[in-house]
Amino acid sequence: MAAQRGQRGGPGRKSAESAAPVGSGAPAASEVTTPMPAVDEQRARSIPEAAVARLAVYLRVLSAMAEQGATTVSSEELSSSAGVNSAKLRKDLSYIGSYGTRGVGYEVDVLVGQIERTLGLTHNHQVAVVGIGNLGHALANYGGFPGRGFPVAALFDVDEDLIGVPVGGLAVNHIDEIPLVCAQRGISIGVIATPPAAAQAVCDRLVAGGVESVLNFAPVVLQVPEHVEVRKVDLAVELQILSFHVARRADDDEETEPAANGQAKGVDRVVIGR
Amino acid sequence: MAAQRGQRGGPGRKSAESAAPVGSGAPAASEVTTPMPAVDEQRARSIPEAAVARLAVYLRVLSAMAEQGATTVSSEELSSSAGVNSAKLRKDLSYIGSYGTRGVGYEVDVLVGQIERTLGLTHNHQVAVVGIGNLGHALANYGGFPGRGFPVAALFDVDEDLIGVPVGGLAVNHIDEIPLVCAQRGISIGVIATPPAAAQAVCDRLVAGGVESVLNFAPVVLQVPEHVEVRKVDLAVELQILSFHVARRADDDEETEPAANGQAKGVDRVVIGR
DNA sequence: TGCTGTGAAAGCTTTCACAGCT
DNA sequence: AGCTGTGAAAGCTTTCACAGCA
Repeated sequence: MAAQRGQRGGPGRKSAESAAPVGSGAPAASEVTTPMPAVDEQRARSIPEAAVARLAVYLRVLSAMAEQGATTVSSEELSSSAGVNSAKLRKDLSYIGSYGTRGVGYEVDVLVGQIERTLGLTHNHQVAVVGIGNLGHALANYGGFPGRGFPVAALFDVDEDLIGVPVGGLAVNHIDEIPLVCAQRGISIGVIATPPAAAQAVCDRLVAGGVESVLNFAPVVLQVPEHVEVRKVDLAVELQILSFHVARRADDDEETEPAANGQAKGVDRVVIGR
Repeated sequence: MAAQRGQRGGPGRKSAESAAPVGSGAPAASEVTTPMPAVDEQRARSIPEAAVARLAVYLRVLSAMAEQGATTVSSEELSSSAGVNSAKLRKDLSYIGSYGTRGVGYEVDVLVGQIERTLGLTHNHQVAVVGIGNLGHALANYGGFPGRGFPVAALFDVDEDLIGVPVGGLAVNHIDEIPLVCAQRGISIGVIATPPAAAQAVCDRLVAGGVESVLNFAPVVLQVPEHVEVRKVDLAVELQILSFHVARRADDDEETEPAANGQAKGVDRVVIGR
């Protein structure tokens, strides 16, 4: 086997390869903690992963609306601005509670507040960026990250020439200091923007420093302990998915004969162009 | 405003908000006006969206293995390196055909070839990057994009000082030239790395230039014609999802301490002892 | 014997469509 | 009248588990 690493993850390791999908913190094998069917108090816990991602989008749209002076929105307005349909939006919002007024709509700031609370944005999460190349720079200068609440509190790189250099107003530290610095500054989210070969080692150090959430830009499947959450953004994968759609479209086009047949639906016209 | 733009989907427009994270579901994309495509006309083209994203990952892992001299892999090996379970991997591969040998495994290069074919990587897709800031630079220098097959063939920006300047060996053009240049160079994928305010206008120009696939890094919901595919990567959203998990974890941990939780939202916080 | 390929079951998500407030 | 909140249906995905071939 060649694989990326000791692939067998070893004890207590899981591999993370969630594109967007995030595996699910749910312990697949070991039942670890969660044997509790518990009371209906687990409302917040049961928000579908997919809905969480959309809540973040709604929040952005709502913030923009609030900035423009809007005080209320209907599910129809908000959903179309967010690019989803209204039923989905209402369902998503229902997961965090009932904050709308029937016949009227939602109050913008109430919604903003509730979504922020749900996403845990009420207390800041210190972010560390590792790998200060072009991408790292971009991330470090992202202005505290839009949607605020994510101050970049530490930067790391291997390059000696970068150590101590301020980037976006923060000095770069050497990656060997990751565990120490992360612990000291209470970093809760680590962003990996290093070359793939260095990613796993960096990740291990982040974990050693107490980081439990990682956003990985390196094209590698990271192996992490069970309790660490990893999300990844992979450029090549995104492009390949687009490529797939381009190819599919091309196929469809040539497959659909010039038959101007239009819509003859209602009939079992299995066109299958030879 | 409320919305980002003509929000009403208008004529032939749809809004796109797919997560990069494909993940989760991935396609939160299309909605609104689905021109009800002939439901029955598909063939092998019906590979689940989620599987497509994973195929790209398998491809990366397989390439690495091939580079190390491996000639065959079992579903177990490949799946663990890719961070998924073997059943899922086999199911995913089954969508593209039966290229394995029972009792043995898969031949690495056969699989590589088939996945590349499926993803449409056999013929190059010219890529244009718009917005040459830190992120744009990072993208332009991504070395033809890992997983090759995606040559960056055009760069655009508004900044007059950048026009003509070579970045990663390619001169920057003004965004007004997007339609022309894209058409001339046969760009099939456009990457938007501009500030949010400029994204929609840039997207419109890309579409005018014949681009049918867009990868959007700007935190905006783009409105595009029905035939255009959009995928988005949103830093803030990713961080917020991680934040949600951090918060959830924290809640679980205390699970007993009342912790003066602000709004209890109409639910009796039953403190489950356990 | 060992490992792939796959129906079928189980789990999620999305969509429908309508009861219930304002 | 208008719009939210939600069971229930419909659609996807993932997981199971095993027949089938090398």
